[in-house]
Amino acid sequence: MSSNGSRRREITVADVAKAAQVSKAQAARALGNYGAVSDDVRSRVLAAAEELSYRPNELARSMNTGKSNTIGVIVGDIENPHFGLATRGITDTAKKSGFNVILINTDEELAAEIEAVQVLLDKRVDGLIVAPASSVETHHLQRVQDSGRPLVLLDRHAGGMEVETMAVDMVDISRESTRHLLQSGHQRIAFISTLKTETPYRAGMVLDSSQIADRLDGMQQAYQERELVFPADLVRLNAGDAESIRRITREVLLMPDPATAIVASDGLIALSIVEAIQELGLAIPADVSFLMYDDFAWTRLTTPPLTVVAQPVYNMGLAAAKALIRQIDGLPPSTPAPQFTATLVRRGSVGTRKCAETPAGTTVP
Amino acid sequence: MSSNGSRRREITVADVAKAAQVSKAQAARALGNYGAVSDDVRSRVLAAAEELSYRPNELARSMNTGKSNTIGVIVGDIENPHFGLATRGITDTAKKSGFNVILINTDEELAAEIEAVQVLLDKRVDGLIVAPASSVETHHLQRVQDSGRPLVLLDRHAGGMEVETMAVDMVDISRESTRHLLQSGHQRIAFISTLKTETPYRAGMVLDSSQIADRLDGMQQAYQERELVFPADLVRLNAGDAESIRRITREVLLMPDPATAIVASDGLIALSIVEAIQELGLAIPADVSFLMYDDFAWTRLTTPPLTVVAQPVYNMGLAAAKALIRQIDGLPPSTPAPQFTATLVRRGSVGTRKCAETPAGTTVP
DNA sequence: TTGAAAGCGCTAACAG
DNA sequence: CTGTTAGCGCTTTCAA
Repeated sequence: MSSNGSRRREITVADVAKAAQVSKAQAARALGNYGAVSDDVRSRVLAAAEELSYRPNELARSMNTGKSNTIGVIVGDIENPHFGLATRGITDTAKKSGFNVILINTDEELAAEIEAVQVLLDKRVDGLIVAPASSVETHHLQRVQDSGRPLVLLDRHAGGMEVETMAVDMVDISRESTRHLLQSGHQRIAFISTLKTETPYRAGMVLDSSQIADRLDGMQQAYQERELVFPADLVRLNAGDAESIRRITREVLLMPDPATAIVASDGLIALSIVEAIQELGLAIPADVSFLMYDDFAWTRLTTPPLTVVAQPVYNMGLAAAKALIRQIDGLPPSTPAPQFTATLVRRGSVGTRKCAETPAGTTVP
Repeated sequence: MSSNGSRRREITVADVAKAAQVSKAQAARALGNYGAVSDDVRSRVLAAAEELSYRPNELARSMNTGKSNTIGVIVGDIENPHFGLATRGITDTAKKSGFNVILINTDEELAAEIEAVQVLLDKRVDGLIVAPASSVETHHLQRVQDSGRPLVLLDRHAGGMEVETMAVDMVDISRESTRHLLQSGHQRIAFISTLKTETPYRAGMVLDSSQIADRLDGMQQAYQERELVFPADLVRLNAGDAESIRRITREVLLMPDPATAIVASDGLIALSIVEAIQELGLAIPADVSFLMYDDFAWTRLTTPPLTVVAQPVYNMGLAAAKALIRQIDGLPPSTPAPQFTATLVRRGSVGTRKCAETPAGTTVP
């Protein structure tokens, strides 16, 4: 509509200043909403800006202020609703405080995470929320802290770092759910996870993921309480794609002393496990019991509905963003530190095993 | 480790230049990998940079070059795996080409989308991928095009705009799946969607979403083919939260001439619908048939597995990013334009209705 | 190849 | 309140 027909060059404060017949500084003040500006000048500047459809260059703004109003989020896999929900919690909170979110996916690849941190730092984000792929290799996270840039961890702890972390206590909930399984007569409990490791699992091995390590700890504690030996041979890591997950499921179910219950480490992996169980013609929970982490809505729709460990993922995302923004604003961490507890939701997929003390070597009916 | 103990100020090219004993310009050239630099200078600069652990300020870089290596993505709801997957396709492609992604959630709110576009433009992203909340109100998208910034639409068309759009032909697939339902003896087919409208649905009404409009068109065509009257009373929009979805489901199932089949507009809404059906004590497909859009993995795990319309969401995300990057690079759109077709995956949730010509007024068994 | 100097668009410091 | 003058950290002329 306006008479301006020229192409290319963007409108700057200088243009607006000229049109409003004030100095660049005054125009900038009116536009940027800072400093002292008379009503007269302000209205003339705003009118000129409107007329020219001026838009501030946030990059230039950020350069001077040192604030980009952007927070970086690094997760393992957006496709996983677990992170999808957490991300929603983060973006909701961020938006409310005027922050934008730059999202980077790492595929749980440490190298990708290290690069992501670097990129985000280079882009001068105001803070970082990371769901660390490794709880052991934390140099890059340490560097974030050293640089003075705010950092909050999500979902997983990082060994030896003093950093706000929004995560549930996995040891507790894992102990509780293992107890549940044990009480139901299961001793051969398989744990399947996509966690990548150099070598197959053996008892006492150091794991990259605090999540998984804690869950295994919890399981072992539950076994110890009953003075039972923890079946380390049923801990299966490196369950990569759908096919490998199915293969592993078949393995633990068809071995000489097979698993009578399976715990799925996350909701994505759970899908393939359940499918594999169905393919074997086994019934849940009559033939195999099943328990999974994350309470996705669909777990209520299967027959039987699945017993799950519900985690307050959205709230963790929310809290992570809140904590980060507090840090950015130079505020101390809110006290008491927010606590997140997972809960065991008992639905129909864990069945009672009559012959609890079944001797080794029997097969699934 | 290094001797540098001072705080605060970040290392800049100037610092590196001084340390390497070259001019700022030469240091910048070596660091930025442009212009002409002798091997000697380059190595000295790189060494100095390493020593000082210099990191470029991408903000400053972007200011000069006018390129931020960032693309903006605007979607309705990340929490919905539909967009989760699409986003994955986008980020995967973006990363491969050295782009980062700024993600904004709109909650399918037009106002939020308009603001998001503005914010992203102000941040000087190199391009935008938008899943437009409205196919009618497209001023803000038009403005993106006017500004000369590359734009690609995802999932939904925008009325009257000439812009690359990665979406499936909803009319076709909807016609096909409605035929399937009709052939199975269903005439009372309900369509439930979260699409917000001012007034309840009436035939011929203009809808904000091309997706939904196209689906209804397809349904109507299928009815016309058989010279049947399309049951507009069973089109239910504005299905907001879980409770309202359940209420609507009960309504169409308990009304005098009830629906014998339900089509769920997306995977999120489907969960509540199926739950509501189960709560009513009705069986799928014996009492009600069910069909949903999006082929999520869990739809294979329900009893019976659900009949769905599968959409190549990941690939659409991939293609959207690819197309956008081509535009950014000043290349013409790739020809032929990528086509995406949805497919009807017939599983067990659509059953045959014996008495196809049931007179109105009968109730569900 | 090199270096000095002039910006990018904006905010900040400092006189009036 | 207002305008002038410096920068922010980098890229880009333009001569040398």
